[in-house]
Amino acid sequence: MNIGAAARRSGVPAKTIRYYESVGLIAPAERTAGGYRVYERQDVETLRFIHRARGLGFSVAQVADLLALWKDRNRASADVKSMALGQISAIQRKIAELEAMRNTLEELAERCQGDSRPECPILNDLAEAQD
Amino acid sequence: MNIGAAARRSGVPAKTIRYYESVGLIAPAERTAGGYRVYERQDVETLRFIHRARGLGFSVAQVADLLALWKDRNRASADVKSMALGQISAIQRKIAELEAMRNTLEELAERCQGDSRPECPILNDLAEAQD
DNA sequence: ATGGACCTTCCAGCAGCTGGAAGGTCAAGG
DNA sequence: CCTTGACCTTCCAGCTGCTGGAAGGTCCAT
Repeated sequence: MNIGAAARRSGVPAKTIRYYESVGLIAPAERTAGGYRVYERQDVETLRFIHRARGLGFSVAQVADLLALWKDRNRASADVKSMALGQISAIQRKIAELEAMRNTLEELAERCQGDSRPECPILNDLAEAQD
Repeated sequence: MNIGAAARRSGVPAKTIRYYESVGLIAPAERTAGGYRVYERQDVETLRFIHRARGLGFSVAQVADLLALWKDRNRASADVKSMALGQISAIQRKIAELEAMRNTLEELAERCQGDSRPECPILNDLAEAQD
């Protein structure tokens, strides 16, 4: 299977597959006589795994760790679980940060008339607020 | 006032101030005979404004727009409000995305024993889930 | 005069791709 | 047999928003 087919089947764009190879996340693919990369069903599985893990917000480096655990038949599930829990709290922190931003913006927006006049508490507050 | 003092007073690191100048977010500063950048109280205000706006998640390009509105005495507050509302929905979308990730991870983590045995639904699901 | 704190420019790198140029390969159709 | 077009290759550049570091200049106090 060519890289394009692997891309379609895994959901990972061809360019991204090459990128993952270049940074060592996946092993270099075999090549045909003409230099085309060749992928097996197994490789598509791996790419799908990567795709899912990235979609859950794991960094490429973390995905590398997850892949290693995945391929280690003797791993302890505790290792995997602790990565998941760590990721949950990282996400939670980001959510809290975004919620704080949103709340501030909502307060500002509420106090702004939003008409054709220039008076605008949003800009005033941005200018004057003490951090 | 030197760049270091402006940095301390505005909360924006000196390197970042130079960066903002280089990308045109702020006007090039005046220079002393020796080539040092000089800042006035007014510039610190602007930097503080930028700092706040960045902290609310606006991109540098959006901050440029906000600065233009801020400096335009005839702006319509509606323009500012619509930027704020747009930013609120962008943030809301990101929050929703992160919450979806977190929920998925929580489900996965709950089903994983997290002991020394290798059985782990997290990895199984990452491998097999249909997108 | 010297030391140290400050400043200057420039280049490189972080994450994680993504776009594009220039060119090679391959299978099908005429 | 040759051409066409889809596909592939590598390499370089750019996106966002800084940040680190090197090499060197300035300023002020002692």
